[in-house]
Amino acid sequence: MTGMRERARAATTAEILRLAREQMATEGASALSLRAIARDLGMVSSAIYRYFPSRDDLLTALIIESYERLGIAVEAGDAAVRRRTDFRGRWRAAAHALRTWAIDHPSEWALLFGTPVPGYAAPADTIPAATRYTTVLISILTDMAGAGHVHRTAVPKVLRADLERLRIQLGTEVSDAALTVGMTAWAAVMGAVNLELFGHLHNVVNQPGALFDAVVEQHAAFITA
Amino acid sequence: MTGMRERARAATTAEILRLAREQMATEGASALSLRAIARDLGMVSSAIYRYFPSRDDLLTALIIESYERLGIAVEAGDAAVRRRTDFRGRWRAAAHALRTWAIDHPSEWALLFGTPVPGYAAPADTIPAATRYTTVLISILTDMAGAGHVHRTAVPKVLRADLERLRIQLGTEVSDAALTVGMTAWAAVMGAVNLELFGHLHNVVNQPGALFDAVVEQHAAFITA
DNA sequence: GATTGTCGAGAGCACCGCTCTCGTTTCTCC
DNA sequence: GGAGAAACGAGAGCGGTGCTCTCGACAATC
Repeated sequence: MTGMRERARAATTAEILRLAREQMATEGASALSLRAIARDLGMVSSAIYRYFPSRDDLLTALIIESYERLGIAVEAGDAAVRRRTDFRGRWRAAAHALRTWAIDHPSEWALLFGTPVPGYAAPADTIPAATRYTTVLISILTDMAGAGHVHRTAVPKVLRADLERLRIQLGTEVSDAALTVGMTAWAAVMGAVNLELFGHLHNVVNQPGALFDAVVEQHAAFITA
Repeated sequence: MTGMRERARAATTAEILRLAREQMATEGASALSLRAIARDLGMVSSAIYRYFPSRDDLLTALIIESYERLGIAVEAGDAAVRRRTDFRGRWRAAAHALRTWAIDHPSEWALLFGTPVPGYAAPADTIPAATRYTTVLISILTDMAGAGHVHRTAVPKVLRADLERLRIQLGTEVSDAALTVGMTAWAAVMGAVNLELFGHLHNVVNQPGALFDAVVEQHAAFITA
């Protein structure tokens, strides 16, 4: 039986996370203040430490949550494509879901993909959540392989060990060439979103969506080649 | 005649910047502390404000310096290629110079391309410095156009106004297709470096250089196609 | 029902960016 | 060369931060 203490604890923990996310959205991730959260919560600052042993632990919890949400968004984008053999369409949908999520949650994007907090090493618990959104891309490549598609990109020799390890980790049957193509496409899309979100297209490209489309289409051609 | 006051001021300003850069390298950009710099300088913290009116102004100065250094590094990479019509080689050299600089100056890279400091809007003075490293890529594309190369990539319609404005800003004769190809290549390279520098390849790709090579080669093909 | 563990409050530590005042020193102009 | 102006560093202080420790109140457990 869950005692009232247990329930109260879960509720307070959730409330802290909610307020943290709210504060992050308005003030930015690095301005996240435990004291401000405590104030909003009507508690004294030291009480927060009953729930999160440090600011970094709170950040970690937020990071995991954000990775999960991003993963869900990208999965939904892919899943919305009805013809599952329309690999180009699935890639497009997943990539656009990524960008849309980033634009809708810029502070969370910054938390995940911006400057790592110095002295903060992402703990192991974030890894499963962090891989979630990338798994969508892998699954597209896997399905392509299943449909008989053969990727022919050149694979750097020194990358083979990495790719072999990845394949085992993922438990999937994707060729080295497919993984290489997938990772370069990943890098390109991440780069385009980062440039846009972090303001580097400001006064350079006023239609960042169009540039993003160009990047996505270019790599769509690569992936389905 | 430069008075001793003027010289002392220049020396102190330079020393502050030097210490700031040093501190940034060890503690990370966001941990940069005016008080710590003052301590290292043997001054009281308020004295720093005689030289930089605020922490943000110090950051701005550091950003400009870093952009300049990055620009110089990328320019040097391109310039080292003797055959100026070897466009593929020049692209490779510039891209690798970019990555090498990033790896050698991770905190400065984070300062330039990581999460923008919340509430900090990059002032206009950073713009010329910020464009410097990108100009190298533009010049390669310009030289290709000069050599009679015609790019044939599809250009998103809505991007045309942006590209036209860019062309005027740059004062160069590069086709829309060339600019599109260039910007997508730029995004991809920036993405690859960011993933590596910000730890997202950790435990995924142990040979990030090889992945970077794959990205560069892929876009080399695009640029010279 | 006594004991144990959890919780919030409160005071306090060391740090931060930044402001203001106050002597001292240098520059500038007559 | 001397008087006034400007720049400078020191120092105190304000409000903020993360975090620690102690203490009294309450719930859970045996």
